[in-house]
Amino acid sequence: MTHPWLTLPAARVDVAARTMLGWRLTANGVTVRLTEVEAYSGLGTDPASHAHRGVTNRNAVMFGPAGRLYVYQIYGMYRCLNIVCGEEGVAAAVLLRAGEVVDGLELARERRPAAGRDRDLASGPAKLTQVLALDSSAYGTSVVDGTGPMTMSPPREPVPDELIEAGPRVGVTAAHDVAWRFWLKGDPTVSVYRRHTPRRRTRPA
DNA sequence: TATTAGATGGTT
DNA sequence: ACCATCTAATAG
Repeated sequence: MTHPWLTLPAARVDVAARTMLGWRLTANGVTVRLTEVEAYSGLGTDPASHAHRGVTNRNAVMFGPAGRLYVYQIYGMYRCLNIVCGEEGVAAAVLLRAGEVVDGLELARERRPAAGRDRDLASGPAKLTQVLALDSSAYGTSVVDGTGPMTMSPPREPVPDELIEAGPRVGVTAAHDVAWRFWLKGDPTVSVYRRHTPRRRTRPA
């Protein structure tokens, strides 16, 4: 099996997420080694999932077969990437949170002029998407059959369990106690954890 | 280094 | 009104 996480059931989406660490994402001339991911359950028990309230136009692809891209827009100007996981009909997915640029460095620097250091080229989900030059046109495309703009290839050696750390998911208001964020221990490209801070009213009453 | 506000637009 | 965010500016 070229993509072992592809056949894991939705109930094991956390395992799927861990398994993806160390994999290489390639799109538009840049390759990124995945260092941080988050799992989202499609079983209806995860209030943080975009699919928690059922099928909508935005999340429809999550209910389809595994191995496709769920791209969503956030805060008006950014996009984030997820790999759909689990059996068809269940909306599990893995958010690709951060990585290390391992090929196409010059291109990556051009695409992220705000990054002061190379380690920050893809140290966050929207930065990762920007470095790979993907947008909503990648919505629903496959990462496993070679027909889409992004492909994934496994690490030469599997990442040992002792190099993986787990903690609460970033930015989500609901179920912040669930430790479904996984990252490579000590890797400098992992995004800095920030607890979700409720936005203050724009104007006091 | 740590904290904060503003940008900006689809979704519910 | 709410966001699975990022950056620049500020304070210490």
